[in-house]
Amino acid sequence: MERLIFHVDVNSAFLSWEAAKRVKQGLPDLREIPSCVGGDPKKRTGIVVAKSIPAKKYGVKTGEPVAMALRKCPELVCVPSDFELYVRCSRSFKEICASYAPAMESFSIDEVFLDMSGTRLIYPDPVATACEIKDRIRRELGFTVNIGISVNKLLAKMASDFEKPDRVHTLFPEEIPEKMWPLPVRDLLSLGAASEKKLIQSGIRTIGELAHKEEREIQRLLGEKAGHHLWRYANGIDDSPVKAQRDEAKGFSVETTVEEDIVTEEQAQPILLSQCDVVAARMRREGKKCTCVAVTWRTLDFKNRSHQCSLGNATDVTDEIYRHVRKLFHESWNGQPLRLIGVALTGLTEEEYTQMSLFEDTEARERRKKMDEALDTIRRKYGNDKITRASIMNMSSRIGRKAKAQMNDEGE
DNA sequence: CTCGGCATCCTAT
DNA sequence: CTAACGATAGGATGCCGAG
Repeated sequence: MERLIFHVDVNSAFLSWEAAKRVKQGLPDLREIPSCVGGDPKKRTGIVVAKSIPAKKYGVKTGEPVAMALRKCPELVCVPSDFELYVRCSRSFKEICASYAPAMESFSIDEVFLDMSGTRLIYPDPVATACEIKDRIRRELGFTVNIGISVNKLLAKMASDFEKPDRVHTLFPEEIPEKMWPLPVRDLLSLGAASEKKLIQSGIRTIGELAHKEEREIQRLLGEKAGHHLWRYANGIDDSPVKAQRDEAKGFSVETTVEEDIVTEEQAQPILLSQCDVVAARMRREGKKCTCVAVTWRTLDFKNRSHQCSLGNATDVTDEIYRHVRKLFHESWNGQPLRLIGVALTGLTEEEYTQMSLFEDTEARERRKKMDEALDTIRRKYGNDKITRASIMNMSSRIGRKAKAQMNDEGE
């Protein structure tokens, strides 16, 4: 059975959403001038998160420091990000998409796949239907999307990446030689900088050249799994289904770039405690416990390191997690100054009951659990930023940025 | 030999 | 001059030691 898949992608999502908000307030349209959404250029977290098309013409790139973007384009208008606005815009746009499709997969905050298979009788003309969806979003919500149409997710996603903004493109299998094979290999989904380098060194520069090599040779170059799957992509092959329900989370993590380098363990500890608090609360909200705790950090030369341990018993208790994190950090940090530090919880379980060590003070453990639950309740009521452990409060001036309430409710 | 644990790398939005 | 300046997640890979 041949499928029919749409990929809907908001054009420069964060920037479009900021622009639409401002236009409603009678302010100038950020999409028509060189502009970007990004962090504070004075801080080292100041990078470009989204840019307008005029900004792109100046060579401004997503992910580069705002300070550098300003050198390329001195009149660049930079606005801070507003995550709550983005969550609202995301909901509205997904609601419209869902109303057209038997099945929708939320792929990220600004992208969905629609499985339109079997809708021939209601929607005889896929391109006309896609145009209707995109025009409705523009009319009702004030921002534009691209829609790609094909027989699988890969081709639909490649198609939505063609000319922007406000466009509908098809990439059916018979169009692959003409529309996809001439593109550079880097344009293929999940083919990043490292794989691009290896391919170019072997003289493979376009997706078509990749598609025409032996699969075995690509696997030798890029590894068994990646090679297999990129060779198939280059040939337009993708059987993955449109998944209407979200997969269960496999882990939770937080990391923070600090304003001042961390040079002592005493500086690191309150940050780590705060991060344990935030990430454990998120995990508890999903009714999970973890069996593996990790600490990660980045030195000034941008080298990342991590250290993890697995636990005999799954836990969701902040202080228990923090004790492991503190130990891990103590064991493994060699004293080099750090610009980033973080905590990750993996090996998630759902088990109600975890066996306790006979020697553990179960009463103390129960008390901590009660405390965590109380804090969680307050957080639910007032948001994560409103509550801070006393031990953190004393140190809060040293923390670069407050850990933010995260984008968990995205994509439900 | 396989398996789990671990550290690191790669890719995505 | 270089590279690279974010937060979060998931998967792959290579190594090591246990059985």
